[in-house]
Amino acid sequence: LAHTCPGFPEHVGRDRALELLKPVLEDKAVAKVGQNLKFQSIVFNNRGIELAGLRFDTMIASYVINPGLKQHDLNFLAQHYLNLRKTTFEEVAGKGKGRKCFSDVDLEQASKYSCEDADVALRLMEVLGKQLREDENEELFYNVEMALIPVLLDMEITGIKIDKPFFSEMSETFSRELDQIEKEIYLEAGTEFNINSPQQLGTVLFDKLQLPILKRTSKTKAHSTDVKVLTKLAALPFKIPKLLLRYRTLSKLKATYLDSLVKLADPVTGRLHTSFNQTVAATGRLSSSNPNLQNIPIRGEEGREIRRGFVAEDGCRLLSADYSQVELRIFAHYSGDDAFIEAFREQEDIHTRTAAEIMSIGREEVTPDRRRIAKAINFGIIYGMGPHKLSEELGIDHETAKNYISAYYERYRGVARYRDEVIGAAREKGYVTTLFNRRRYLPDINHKNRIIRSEAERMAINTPIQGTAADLIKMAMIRIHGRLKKEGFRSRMLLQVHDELVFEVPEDEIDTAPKLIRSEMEGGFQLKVPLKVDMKIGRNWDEAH
DNA sequence: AACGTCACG
DNA sequence: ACGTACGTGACGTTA
Ligand SMILES: [Mg+2]
Repeated sequence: LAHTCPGFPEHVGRDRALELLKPVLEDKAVAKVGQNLKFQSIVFNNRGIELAGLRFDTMIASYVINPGLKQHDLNFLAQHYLNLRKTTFEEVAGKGKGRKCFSDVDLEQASKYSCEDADVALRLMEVLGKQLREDENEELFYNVEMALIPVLLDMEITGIKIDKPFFSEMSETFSRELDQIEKEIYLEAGTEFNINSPQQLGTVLFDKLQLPILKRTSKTKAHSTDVKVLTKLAALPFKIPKLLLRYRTLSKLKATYLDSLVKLADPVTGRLHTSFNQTVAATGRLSSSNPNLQNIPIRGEEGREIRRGFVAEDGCRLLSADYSQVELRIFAHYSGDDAFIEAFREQEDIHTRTAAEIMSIGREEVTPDRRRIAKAINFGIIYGMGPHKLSEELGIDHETAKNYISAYYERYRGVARYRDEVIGAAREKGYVTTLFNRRRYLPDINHKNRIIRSEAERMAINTPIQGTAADLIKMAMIRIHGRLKKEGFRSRMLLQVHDELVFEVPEDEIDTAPKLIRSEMEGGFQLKVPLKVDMKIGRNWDEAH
């Protein structure tokens, strides 16, 4: 419709066409079927049209049917489900340097390509819809994933404001320190080299300075220089490992956050607009990209400072609401274990309780160090961790680690039962499911190689837990979004970070919005244990978290 | 495009 | 078809 170049035949033109189509596109009674409807909605949104009646997204249907697939594009789906070879975009527009803008593609070809897209999507709906029904995934597909599209769309369009001068100044400060460290590293190394090159760095550390090789990299068996290796090397009488650790921290934060985010912020509004990907993570989680706003630093001191650059608009505050230990609570629910469930019902400190259980001591005898051990085990168990990793993680010997784990399974019998059941079911069916029937296939669960099979078993243990947490927060998001709109709030949902939701709240809604949010996050579904949400309000994301 | 590295839950 | 705890995305280097 936007074809305008001279030589094209006379046609209705984009603006007039959109004017004519607008009532149909915005009519929710007219069902829309297509591939990647959130993207289509953004395109229409740029022309002032609010696509309504989103009925069936083929990309998302494919993801619900098999979230482990790496591809859900229309060409793949056509081939896979319809045994049909669709014209590719490259075939009509070309690729590389010679690639044309779609509005310059021959009109006949462009029309045919566009119609094929629509036709294939509609035909896919039949096949995918049948599969969804067969797998008992219609609830999850329509009421969770499809319903989530307009929520994510609003979040992406709203964006979050950053303080650009704050980031730029911080970047300058980092630059000065980096220059300083760079010189010191060259001095210690006795040569200049590219510090950002793990290969060149390896040569300096392990050939020139003859430091011990502690680890090799997984793919190429090169000499590893990662943070664990450098931390161990820092105990030796060399200055260079510590300098490198500092250099790595600063350059990571500068390149990935300070400099990149400023470039991506809208020049007028100062807001960042991420993409929430609904068809990437094999467990049912969302992912975020361009920029990724789900991995903003928080752990280190300088990293934490970066959060202060995520701010609320004038007259607003940021509100962060995050689930407390949601995965452990889901794990307790699945295990059905009395001791585990009781701990959460009585609002006990779960790590203290675990320490007391596995060390057979009174809760008053649990020291901070014992609690730390129990915390690592609680975390490790939901990932299917073995004694090897636990001993390494805690710096204890292999035998002790083994004893802790067996004591854990002894005291929390339900946990052992869960582990055996979920692995057994996976072997039998070839997949595991979440509480809301989201499926993940694990073809390697019966593999004859122990290492590969163990990997699949850990996925079998973890996926129902991580996936159920993802299902729960998605449902909460849908309800919160619906109520904020229906009840006339001006508060907006901005971000989701797996167990956390971030909102921008006008000052006059600070007394009302949090109650709504908490109620929908905690109360959407009754598990055998209560769900708990921590909330905080601040002028920036650091203060709010 | 693959790799090593490192930011998050 | 590979190390050993799950799930992601981005950066800079190298081939
Ligand atoms: Mg939390």
